[in-house]
Amino acid sequence: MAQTALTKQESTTATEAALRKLKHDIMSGVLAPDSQLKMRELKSRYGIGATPMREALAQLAAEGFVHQRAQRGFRVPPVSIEDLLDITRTRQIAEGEAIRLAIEHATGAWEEEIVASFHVLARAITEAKAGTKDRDHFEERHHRFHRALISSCPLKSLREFCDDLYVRKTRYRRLLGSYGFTAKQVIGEHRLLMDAVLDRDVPRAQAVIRQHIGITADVIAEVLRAKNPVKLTAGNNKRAKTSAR
Amino acid sequence: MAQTALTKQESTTATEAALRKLKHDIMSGVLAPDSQLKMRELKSRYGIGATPMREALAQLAAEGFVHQRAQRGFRVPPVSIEDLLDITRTRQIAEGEAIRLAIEHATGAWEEEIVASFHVLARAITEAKAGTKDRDHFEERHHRFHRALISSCPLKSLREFCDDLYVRKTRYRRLLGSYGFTAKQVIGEHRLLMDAVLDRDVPRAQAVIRQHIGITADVIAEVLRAKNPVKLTAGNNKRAKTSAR
DNA sequence: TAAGAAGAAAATATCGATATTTTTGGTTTT
DNA sequence: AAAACCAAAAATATCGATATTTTCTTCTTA
Repeated sequence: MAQTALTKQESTTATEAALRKLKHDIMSGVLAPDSQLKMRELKSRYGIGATPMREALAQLAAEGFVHQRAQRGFRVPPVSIEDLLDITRTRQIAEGEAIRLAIEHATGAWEEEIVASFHVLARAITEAKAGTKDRDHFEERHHRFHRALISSCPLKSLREFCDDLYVRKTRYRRLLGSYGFTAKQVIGEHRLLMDAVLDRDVPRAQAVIRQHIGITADVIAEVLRAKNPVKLTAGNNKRAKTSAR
Repeated sequence: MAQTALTKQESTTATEAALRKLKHDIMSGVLAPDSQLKMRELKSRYGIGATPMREALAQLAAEGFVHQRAQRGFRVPPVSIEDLLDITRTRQIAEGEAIRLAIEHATGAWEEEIVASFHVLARAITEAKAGTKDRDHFEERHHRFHRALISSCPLKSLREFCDDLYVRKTRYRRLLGSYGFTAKQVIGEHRLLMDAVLDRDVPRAQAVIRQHIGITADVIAEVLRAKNPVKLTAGNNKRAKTSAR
């Protein structure tokens, strides 16, 4: 009697489901950076056994979304300004090249997807500011737009690398909350990107994407510094325990 | 009585051991491209249970070294010219940037490691040609040299990406056997790389690394086409044992 | 009373057994 | 015969139980 009662949607394996949820919980910050991921809790949280849970963790560990230490289990990776900068600078390079290739291999479908996803994104930004929709809603559309920009880049490995960096940065972006930007500013920022790309102006598109990536990171870094002025990479094994016990 | 008799080196988890061996067997071609990885066989081959075996497979799947299909298990990824070209071109871009950054952040330790690893590599090439040492011996040193070239690049994510692409290409390189190159040619090729980098000549170093990566790929692609003119993605589970080599 | 040792508690890693799915191969029907 | 079924066999995915380690607590000793 493997899974009896709450058999979920067919066709999807328990591991996959756990993987998706866990990734989301890490990205969205529900599971705090640097916190230990205890099998007991995870098992009950996602309602599955140890084997698929471990499998999901192993996959995330391979992707770098959780850290693993032999015999000592898994934890949410800490956040640090250095890590953010590393992601940012690497992404500026990778995405710059990907955009160049995307423009060089432009197609009609590519343009359409950019325009369509921008439109949807713009509305999502407004709704997010208005509080009509939750953060996940915005994040999904933001991701789609950024994927669209480089979708005609013929190098799959490069596209996937960009996507990976994008996702890794998401955790930082969400840590930030909505900060002080207005909907208009955020929409404008993305319109600039769209326009440069659709004009097929490679140098301009590269400059804009690099700045877009950099600016966001700057703001995040600033907030991180303010929040935790001393150290963020911190290896403080000392209990950062929330409550007593 | 988890693992009784053949308890291997302490401190290493069963999953890790399996992961390492499995990766090696895939890279070296012991497990043929596109062949199914049956749990039964894997378990007995590596002498462990299903849980750690699955965990290792999950990790490799996340890294792209095995393919996974829900409910249908795992298989060795097929090889194809398109895949090789994708890896190659992406790597030309990534490694080009990494080398530039490495040169811009040159240090004494970096130079030393390049010189040292080149020396060791040169000997390994000679020994490989002479048949004194096996392929693994050469591969290890070749990998070390290529890692050394970009070791002073300050972007960890970029370095790791380059390394990932390097490893993915290894399978193709090994498929090739030693082909028609002489030891002298191979050593010369790498000396060119070392010299350009140590001269801190960014454009030249980039040109040389791109050509190095490209040439190897061209030769491999040629051999692949000759070997299997029709399709390479092919699902022939039959042993494609390399006769000589 | 701080340092260290020993034992208890908790957590991880792994196994063996089983429920579910997919694949295979022989039968029947048009 | 080709297509469509349907069992039997094989393979995958998952669970519950257990051995191993690590971590925490308490007690002893200098």
